[in-house]
Formats: sequence, structure tokens, C-alpha cells
Amino acid sequence: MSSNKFEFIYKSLRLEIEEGVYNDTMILPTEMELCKRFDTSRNTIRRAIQVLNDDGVVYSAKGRGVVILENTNIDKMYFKIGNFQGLKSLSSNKYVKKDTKVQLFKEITVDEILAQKISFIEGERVYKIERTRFLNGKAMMFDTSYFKKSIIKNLTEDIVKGSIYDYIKQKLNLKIVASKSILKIDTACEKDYEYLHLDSNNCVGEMINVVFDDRGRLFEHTVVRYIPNEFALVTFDKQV
Amino acid sequence: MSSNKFEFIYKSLRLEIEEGVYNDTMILPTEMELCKRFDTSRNTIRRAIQVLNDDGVVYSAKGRGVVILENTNIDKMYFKIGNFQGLKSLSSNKYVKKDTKVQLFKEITVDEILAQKISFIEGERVYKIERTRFLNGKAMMFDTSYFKKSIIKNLTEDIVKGSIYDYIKQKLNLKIVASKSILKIDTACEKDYEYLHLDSNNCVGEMINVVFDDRGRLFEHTVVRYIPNEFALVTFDKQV
DNA sequence: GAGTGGTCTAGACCACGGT
DNA sequence: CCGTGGTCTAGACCACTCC
Repeated sequence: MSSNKFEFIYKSLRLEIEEGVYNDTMILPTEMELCKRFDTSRNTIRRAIQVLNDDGVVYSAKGRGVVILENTNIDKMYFKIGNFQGLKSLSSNKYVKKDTKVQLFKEITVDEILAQKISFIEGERVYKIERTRFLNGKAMMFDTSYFKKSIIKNLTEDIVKGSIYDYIKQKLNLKIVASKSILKIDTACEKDYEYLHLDSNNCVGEMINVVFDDRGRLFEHTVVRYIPNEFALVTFDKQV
Repeated sequence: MSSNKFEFIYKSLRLEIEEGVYNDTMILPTEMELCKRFDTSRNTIRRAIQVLNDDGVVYSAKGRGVVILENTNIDKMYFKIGNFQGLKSLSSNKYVKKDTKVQLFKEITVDEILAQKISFIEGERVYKIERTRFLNGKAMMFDTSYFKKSIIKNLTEDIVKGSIYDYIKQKLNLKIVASKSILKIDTACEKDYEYLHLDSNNCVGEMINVVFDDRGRLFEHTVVRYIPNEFALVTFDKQV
């Protein structure tokens, strides 16, 4: 049981859809019927249905009803990108061995050139960190991160070797609430060949990620370069 | 002026945020204040603020207020993927010349192997279409599409040469309401070298896209292979 | 015309943040 | 403690779909 009514209703309906309860009509019961069944107001039902819409599970058709979207292969591969964890591995093996090697850790001042590349202001003191990420011993990602010193105070190489995010959340007591990412494919450069296990591929994926705390302050800018074939991203879009 | 109250309020606030009206506090007026200003109920204000949250423009902090997220470079590059248009070009030049060449158009029956790859049922009659997309004369994308004949009736090569979506919307009078995509990087195969302008790159991006009508029916499955360096995607994530 | 979801109102109580 | 946003209620009217 969830703490929120609308969340409980959402989970109930989602489960029933997956179990095929509505397979004969492919339409949910009307909002008024759901009101009676869950003994709640229409707004609360609508809120639960809104989440189903956001998930890409149903489509609310005005005047007709809440239509269940046909099942697809893509649903089985569903996962979200970002979430400050980076990309999701396609090899969804639970027993992968993860390793991180810190290649660089130093404090610098943002100059004009860097300020144009990232969203920090010239003159800002930042920590610059380079890390290689290994899965099962294979170098799969190379991260270049900048953290604002004014927000992420007293960072040390030891902290970076462990979990920066645990430090931010537990020691600094900062709330991390949002991130924005941009993704593209780039021709591999020398550093990529040096640090990543590219096999014969000569391209990499690039993900730029900026992260915000609950004061709305941008405190991290990270560029992740990652190898082909191993990572994917799923999106969902509505309306034309 | 928008037709909906909440949409009008959303647009007003969004504009004011972009103009820097709240730069001193970086916090929006309280919901009650906005109720008075727009002469509306709190639910309507909350709905407008919800859209700002979805956009990644603000973060609603319980007990404190609606915090404006600091501006970033990524916001300037903001656009959405999918929308049944495919990927967004990085060269945001308005004067690009677009061309499409139909490489293949035929009717086939989904066999066991194809049914496992795409989300259609074995035995279904489909149109298989291969198209190369050119921007300024450069081959940038190669699409392989399957359309269900039972839904997209009487497709011809002439229609395919023009706009399939115009045909679907205007002639067939179908409403297209949603799509799901999966994105990854793949090592280039022979067909990629044959059809795409890869330069010295040996990888491509792959986007698989499935599209639904307003009956919840999946009617299209498309695989887009596209060249590196030219396309990007922006995402926004909340909560950790 | 009957029934559906979409918008909107005017209230209520709660959980959390800051003082 | 007060003020904030988060949840929820019980109504109302509208636009659309389908018969």
C-alpha cells in the first residue's frame, strides 16, 4: 500500500493492465466508475490516470475513454536514462563488476574558454575530475566532471574515489533534485582511444549532464564519453 | 492569449522567468499570490506550475516555494526528439534542402523472425519501406519502416514519395497520438556504408520508433540509422 | 441526446521548512 | 509557530465521440 491515494490507484490500474484485465475492450473503466470503486473524488482518479499517460501506457481519448496502448517489444526494454547514474547498460546482467579509476583530481579556476563550454561563470573555483568507468574490467565510460567549490565544499581525492553523491547527500546534506542531459554521437578523439575499450570502433557516445540542487543552483557539469553498442535510452512522446 | 487559463498562466510565468523578473529571489510568488493576480483557483495555478516543472524550468520545494532552476547552456540547445519527425539536426540552419529517396516499397507478410524483431504478429500483412534521407545533398539517415496494412490501407509508392503522415492524417483520417523510441550506437554494417555518407566513421546511431493511433493500435515500426556528429537529443530528469 | 474526458472552482487538511 | 507546497473533496460546465 502506498502512502498516497492516487499512487495506490495508479499502481493498481497499471498492474491490472499488465495482467490483461482490460484486454477485451482495451479501455479502462470510466472515471466515474473508478471513483466509486476506489471511493474517491474524480480529481484523484484523474491524477492516477495522468501518471499512466506519462508512462506511455494509456491514451486519454476525449469523449471515448481511456485507451490502453498496445504492448510492444520496447516496453520490455524500458528504463530511463540520466537519473544522475549515467546511461543504462544494455547487458542488464546484475552481476557486473563495477570499477572506477580516478585519472585526474585538481582545483582550477574557470577561464573564458571553459566558461563558454560549460554553464559556469568565469572566475568560479571548481574541482576538475576525470574518471574511467569499468564494467567487468572493460573500460566503458570516460567522465570529465566540474563541481562548483562554493557548493560542493572540501572535496578530496578520497571522496572522489568513493561516491561523490553519497558525500553530497549525506555529509553536505544537499538535496539533488534535477538534471538536464544532451546526447550525441561523436568521432573518437585521442583521449577516447587512450582510455576506452573501443575495439575497432572509431566513434563514441557523448552525454553532457548538468545537475541542480534544491536551491535551483547548478553545481555539476559532466561530459561522459562512452563506447558504442553497450548503452541505450528509451523515450516516450505524445501528440503530433 | 491561449484558450486555456492554465496555459495562459504557464506562458506568462515562463516568459517572466526568461526575462529575469524573479532574478533577485529566484523564487516565484506563492501560489496564493498567483491566485489573486490571475483571479483563479489554486488548482489552476498549480497546474501551470506543474508544466514549468515538467519543462525543467523550476523546482517546487515543499515548505519553501517554487525555485527557479539556474540557466544553462543546454537550455539554449533545447529541443525534443521523436515527435514522429525523427532526430533533430544539430545544424539548425533553416535553409537546409531536404530530400527523400525511396529505395524499397513492397508488401510482405510478417514471418516468425521478423515478428520477434518488431512488435507485430506473425502473419500480419505489412508494407516494408526503405528510404534514404538527404540534408543539403548529404545522405544522413536510412529508414526501414513497416506499416500495418490493416490500418494504413492502400499505401502506394507515390504516397510514400510524398508524406506518409499527411496521407494518414488527411486521407485516412487517423489520429496519431504517441510514439516510443529506443536509441543506441551501433557499429556500421554494409548497408550503412552503402547508403550513408559516413566519411571515415565506422559507427551509426540507431533509433527504433513505434507509433500509435488514438485507438491505442501500434501501426508503424521504423528503424532509423543515422550518421554521427549531426544529431542530438535533450532530456530532463527529476528526483534522485 | 447520452456519456465521456477536459477544465475549473472553492473549499479542507497535511507535511515540511524556516523562524 | 506560521507559511509554504502536497493531497484531496465535491461539486460545476464544456467539448467531444458515438449512437
